[in-house]
Amino acid sequence: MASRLRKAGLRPTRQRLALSSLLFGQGDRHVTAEALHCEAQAAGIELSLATVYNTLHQFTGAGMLRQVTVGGDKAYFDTNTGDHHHFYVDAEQRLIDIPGEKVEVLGLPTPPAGSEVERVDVIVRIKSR
Amino acid sequence: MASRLRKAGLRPTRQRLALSSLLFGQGDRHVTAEALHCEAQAAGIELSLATVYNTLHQFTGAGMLRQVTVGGDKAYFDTNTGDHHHFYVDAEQRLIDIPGEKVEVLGLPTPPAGSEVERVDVIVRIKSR
DNA sequence: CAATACCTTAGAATGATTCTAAACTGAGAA
DNA sequence: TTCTCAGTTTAGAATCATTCTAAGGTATTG
Ligand SMILES: [Mn+2]
Ligand SMILES: [Mn+2]
Ligand SMILES: [Zn+2]
Ligand SMILES: [Zn+2]
Repeated sequence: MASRLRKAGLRPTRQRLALSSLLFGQGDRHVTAEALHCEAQAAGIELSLATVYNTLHQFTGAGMLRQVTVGGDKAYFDTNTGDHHHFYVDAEQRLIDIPGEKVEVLGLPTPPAGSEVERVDVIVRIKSR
Repeated sequence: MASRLRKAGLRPTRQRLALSSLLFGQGDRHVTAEALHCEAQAAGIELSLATVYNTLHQFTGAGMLRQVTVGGDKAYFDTNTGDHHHFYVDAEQRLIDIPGEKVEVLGLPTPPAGSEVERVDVIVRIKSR
């Protein structure tokens, strides 16, 4: 756990270890800064919201998280950094993973000259019927 | 021009007519509220930023615009309401349309029971090489 | 233990967006 | 035309996610 942080050039502090455990201790997750902060508080871990933001960004920079943009007001951080896509449940502001292997995006035009594709995000917005 | 607004249940006020003309007078556009407000000012049209927000949302509700979410801090409004996708140039925070007919997204799983697909958004994030 | 670079954090600041409440105006009625 | 009122605009305050600042705390190494 601590070694993972060290490898990313981050000291294994109490706060980072606690957040790591919350983030990576279970299966894949999609969290907001505020939600993760609440969860930490509930678990008896004292840390500031600023530290949660700092940590989420540092983890993202280190490739341990990836940020997912769906609109709404808050930013989501995804513990699944592999190639995959998302359902977005508008009513609940919740993300559901779609495995990347099964999905194929065909017919995309060549990106403008001098630029290259960094990532292709597919967001399937769903609503209750 | 005014009839289009009336059909949407909106009075053709000076402000709405001016914004309509800026938005729909040229080809397809992707604008932020702030950018559209500046453009209006530059054209000698006096209106508040609040009115620009109100109008963008009303037009969106009427199906004349659609909102595109790419992250970043600002919301983009798209005059192209047809089926299409986007390149997003991170460095310039600029959107480029990708015609929808050519693109096909294959292999998407069935949405969760009781829900249905509202829209599928493909965002191709590009960076300069 | 000392030195130091790295971390955390309270609280202020930022910035996009929304809200409030008061003034204004388009359009139908009289 | 003038009246009336629901619909509209807007200045300014409020909201709220996120970032910043600066001051104190801590992991690491020798
Ligand atoms: Mn467009
Ligand atoms: Mn914001
Ligand atoms: Zn995911
Ligand atoms: Zn578009």
